[in-house]
Amino acid sequence: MSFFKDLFLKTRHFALYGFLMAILVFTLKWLQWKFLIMDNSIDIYVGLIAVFFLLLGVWVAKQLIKPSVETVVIEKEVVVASQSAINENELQKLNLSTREYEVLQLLTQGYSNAEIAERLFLSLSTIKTHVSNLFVKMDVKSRTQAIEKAKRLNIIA
Amino acid sequence: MSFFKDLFLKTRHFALYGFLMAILVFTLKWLQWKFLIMDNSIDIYVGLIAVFFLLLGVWVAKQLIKPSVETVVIEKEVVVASQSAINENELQKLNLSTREYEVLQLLTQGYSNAEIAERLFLSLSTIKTHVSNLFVKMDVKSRTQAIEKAKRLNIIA
DNA sequence: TCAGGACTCATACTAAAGTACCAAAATGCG
DNA sequence: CGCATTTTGGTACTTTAGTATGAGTCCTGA
Repeated sequence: MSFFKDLFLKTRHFALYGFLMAILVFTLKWLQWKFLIMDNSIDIYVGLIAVFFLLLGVWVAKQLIKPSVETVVIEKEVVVASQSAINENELQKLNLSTREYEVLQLLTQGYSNAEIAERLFLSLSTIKTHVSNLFVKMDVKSRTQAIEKAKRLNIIA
Repeated sequence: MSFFKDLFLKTRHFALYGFLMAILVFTLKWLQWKFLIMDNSIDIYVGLIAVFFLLLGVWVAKQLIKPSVETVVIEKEVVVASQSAINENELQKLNLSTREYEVLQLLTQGYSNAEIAERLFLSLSTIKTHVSNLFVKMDVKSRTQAIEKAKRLNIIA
């Protein structure tokens, strides 16, 4: 019976149990004295003893039984910028060169070919070449589709 | 004492408790008979009664008492896409008409003017008109800029 | 060293996007 | 109804995007 084990483990409550024991002994003696004086029915006396200690046992058990721990997992929604990290996996699949990726980044920011050429100090022809190669590698047919796919695959910063 | 309330509520266990009660009465009578025959010390008899019913009370309590539940809340972070809801505020500022907004939605999905016309059962001319008006209202100069701005302001689903 | 990939640039062309201007039909509201 | 707005569509034009092809340079790994 692990109950008595628990009882002895609760050393911090020894004082309480000692006091309780004293009350028990006193009650027992008082009941016995009353029995000797009154000499009434033994049934009533024993019944009182039984009921009293039954209730006492219940009370003691209630005090000692460990509450069972129920773990409740509550999902808390936390808003996180889901596109904080780019999808390196999808990016590698496309096998883009350094320049092509640079062009793609500017392209997705809404820049025209002429603007991209200006920012990268390249000719418009070069940008057109890169963009065309990009479309082949990304399997799209226009810059708007490229933007949509890039944002959907989360491969741009 | 809510314990007795629980006892009576457990109607399905009435048979068990009846049987238990019978055992109790029988035990009481047996102890009483033994006392009358042996006429030994009243202390031992009462002590046995007390210990027996104390333990019985503990056992009964353990069987009946509902374990008090200690709830442990564990917060679990769940990543939620931050752009779940569109920015109604920014959308209203643009003052787009119903058709213009429809066109914008398809535009941001990478569709060409011809494809948009096909899906909305309109002519290419109409789409061009809507797109041009869109650019004026959105203060952009190309569809790529419109896409970038729409996604940045979070005004598309 | 040399083959291949990446990067650059050019020309010529087609397709699509975008602008400007106009106008008719539909819609919604006081 | 009358008026403003939206929606639709057209023509004509310019600009940009996109394709095809070729070619020179640079760098790296076999």
